[in-house]
Amino acid sequence: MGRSPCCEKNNGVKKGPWTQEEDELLVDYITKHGYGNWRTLPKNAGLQRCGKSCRLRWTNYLRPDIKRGRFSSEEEDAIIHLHSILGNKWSAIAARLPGRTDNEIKNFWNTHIRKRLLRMGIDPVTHCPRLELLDLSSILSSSCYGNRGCGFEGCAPGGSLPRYFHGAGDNRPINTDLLKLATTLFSTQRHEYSSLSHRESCQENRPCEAQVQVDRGHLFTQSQFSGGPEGLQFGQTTEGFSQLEQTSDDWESRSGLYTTSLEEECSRVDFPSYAYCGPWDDQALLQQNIPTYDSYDGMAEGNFIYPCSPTPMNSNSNSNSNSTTTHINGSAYEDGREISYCSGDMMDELTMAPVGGAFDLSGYLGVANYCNNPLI
DNA sequence: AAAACCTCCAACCGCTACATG
DNA sequence: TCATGTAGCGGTTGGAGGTTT
Repeated sequence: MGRSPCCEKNNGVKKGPWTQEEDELLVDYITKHGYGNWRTLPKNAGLQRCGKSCRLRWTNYLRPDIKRGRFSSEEEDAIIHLHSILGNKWSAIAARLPGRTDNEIKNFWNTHIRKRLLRMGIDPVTHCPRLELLDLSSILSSSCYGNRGCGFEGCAPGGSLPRYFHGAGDNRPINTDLLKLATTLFSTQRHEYSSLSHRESCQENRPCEAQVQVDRGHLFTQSQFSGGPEGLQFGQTTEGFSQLEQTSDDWESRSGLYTTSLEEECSRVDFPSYAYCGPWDDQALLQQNIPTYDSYDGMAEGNFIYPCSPTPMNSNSNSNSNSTTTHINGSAYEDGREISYCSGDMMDELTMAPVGGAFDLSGYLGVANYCNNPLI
């Protein structure tokens, strides 16, 4: 960017831990004059520090509204919940936890929560059970045919695998070809994922808010998901989607539909957390008996496209308001006011895919992760 | 008792977005 | 439109203090 450093190096600028005297100088100055210009503040306050250092000291430590001390269990739960929605957006998380700084939350996450989740076998990035702890071969070798139960613990006869493992009809036999394909692709994806996590890839010009929660666990075709000939643009009020996007309350109620059956599956099968929409091959999809939007009977019941989080970034977490959310040309409006669920230009306008495609499933499958819905 | 190791967190670094001239 | 300055953000580091061997 060609900018000069915030303060001249080796020019008498002190670094390292702050002394009590320095703290007092900073607090006194800001109390009297406020903090308008951090660059000139240290000189005016009589501090041998750079403005950046002063700002950090104030915002992370000296600010009077900072809540010190241990995090309560409620705060911890909130952090986990918010992290599942926002990822490493520490400032956004901090904005919803009064009195806590982004730095403090970040530290707490890295030193406590992250480790605890790992111990529990939960991937702290995806908030899903870790794939390496799961035995996918058991899926393949299980007696998941017809309606005999899939062999998973907790999946009694009459229970079901995610529907995309089956052919047409609820009592349809499992689509073994698809299962093999998925296995192969998951294996490939797993390898890629181990070297570059989704959120890491997000931080490399791939906005993590591009995550799309689509009909958790269902396959979808391009036309279902994006702007194919019969496709949907995000937010387009089309039958099957519009009813799910009327209000934020809808999201929660719809989410509730999944809390029992899919959670069971979630604990055993770890799918990519975010939908991929790359080049599609409809012929290949048809050969795999993947139901299309038009033919799939479950679509209107619980399938949806939704960006990132059901909770608007700029609102508080109380989503029980009576406000009405509508979608026009891809933008969300609440009570006539544009809201943003995520920051950044996360969607490819044409494909409605996360920009950059975090998970390349070879262009065949779009598997959304029903595990990752933080509302469950 | 002391060395080695671990944990924690304040502070720093480097980057991006935005503002301004 | 471009160059530069500023604020803010997320990742990383260094060292103090605690724990284990």
